[in-house]
Amino acid sequence: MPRPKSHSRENLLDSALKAFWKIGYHVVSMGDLVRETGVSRAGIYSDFNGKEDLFHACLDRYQETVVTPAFAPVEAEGADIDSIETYLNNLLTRFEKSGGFGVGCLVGNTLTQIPEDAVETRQKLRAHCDRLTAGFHKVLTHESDDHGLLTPAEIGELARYTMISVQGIWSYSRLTEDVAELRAASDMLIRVLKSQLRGAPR
Amino acid sequence: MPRPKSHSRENLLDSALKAFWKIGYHVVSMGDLVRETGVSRAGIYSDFNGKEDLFHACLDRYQETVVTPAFAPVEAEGADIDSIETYLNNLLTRFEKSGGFGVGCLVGNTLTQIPEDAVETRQKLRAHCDRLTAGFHKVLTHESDDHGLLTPAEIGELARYTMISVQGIWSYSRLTEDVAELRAASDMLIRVLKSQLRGAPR
DNA sequence: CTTGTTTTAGAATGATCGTTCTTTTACATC
DNA sequence: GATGTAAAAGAACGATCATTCTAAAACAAG
Repeated sequence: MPRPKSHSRENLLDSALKAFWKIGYHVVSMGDLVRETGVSRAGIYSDFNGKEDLFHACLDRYQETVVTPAFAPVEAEGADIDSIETYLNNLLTRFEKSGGFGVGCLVGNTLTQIPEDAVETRQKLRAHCDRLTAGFHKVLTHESDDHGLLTPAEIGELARYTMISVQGIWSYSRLTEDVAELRAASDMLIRVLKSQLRGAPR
Repeated sequence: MPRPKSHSRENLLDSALKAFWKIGYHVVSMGDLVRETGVSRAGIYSDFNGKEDLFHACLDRYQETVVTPAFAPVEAEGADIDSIETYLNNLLTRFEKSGGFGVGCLVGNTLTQIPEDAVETRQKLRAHCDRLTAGFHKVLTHESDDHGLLTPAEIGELARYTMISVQGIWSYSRLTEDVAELRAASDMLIRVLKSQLRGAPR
């Protein structure tokens, strides 16, 4: 009977995810990962086929343990613009708890460094962006039904625009220590969405 | 009398800039730079105090040779929202000429990987963001004078929001090959600015 | 405690990193 | 062409990378 591993795959992934997220895929070393995860080199290599494979697993883990809970309000049944605001507030709270500079979004951090030929990685990043866009799209469609100011094509464009703006906010969170700057941007995005959907209230 | 170098500092910087921009600071190696710039190792090290110093010089060069011309419409006297549109079209054109995936913005690419203690680098990235924000701010102030819908504080927030959205667009350009997606986002941003400034037209 | 198995810590490996050094080459001046 | 000087080419260096291997430790079962 095989002896169970002393480390759990989940804990390994969570620690590695944290390191990749904060430091970046290329800069973090296997030595860093051994130290941060507390798992031996052999332990890591017995669970994963090398660094890239571990990273891909971390991208999946990121979806499950970070995006899913944070984005849940938007993906929930009957979500509306306030749900998007809740989602953004979740991220602002995460930023505040981190103290100092933020770590941004693992996906956004990665895509600015992705080589042309990293097909599988790019695919995962795109899936994340499409997931966010789809979440926003559903909300915007639902909201638009009540007002009818936008065409379906415009809703699609606004949804992707929202995703892009959110990515921008989290990029910028690596550069500022001031949550007020991020909150202002977040509030502005919400205001923009409301005004696009419902016609300029102010 | 010292013999002049066969390579010019400008050409060296331009080639290194291209490599850093496309591949990223950490991933590009000195060997890559020697190959891409056509300048010998000794030549590079005689002009710069190592890789980081060269990179900082490239960040400055990026401002001079990329940002200044592209952003000129916005920083010009009497610039208006159409100038921002012209700026965004400049970037879309750059994307189209590149073929395939874009390279994004050197600053945006860098800030997602910057270590906590890279003070000088962070300072340059912030300066870039502040420059963009200031350019947008001037335009929005000018435009707002004609309509007066926004408070000065709101104009400041809208300016930074604009900068953040633009960064988001260029981040995303590394993930898509479809210029239409980027154009839609760019158009959406312009529409948003107009509607925030002038009250919702549609 | 002994035996068998599995994980562990960490040494070894070959590649590559940024940087330096040495040799060769190329040019200016006589 | 000969001589002196500076740049170019690339070998060399120590550090570190991802990965593999080895040997010791830790546990389960008898």
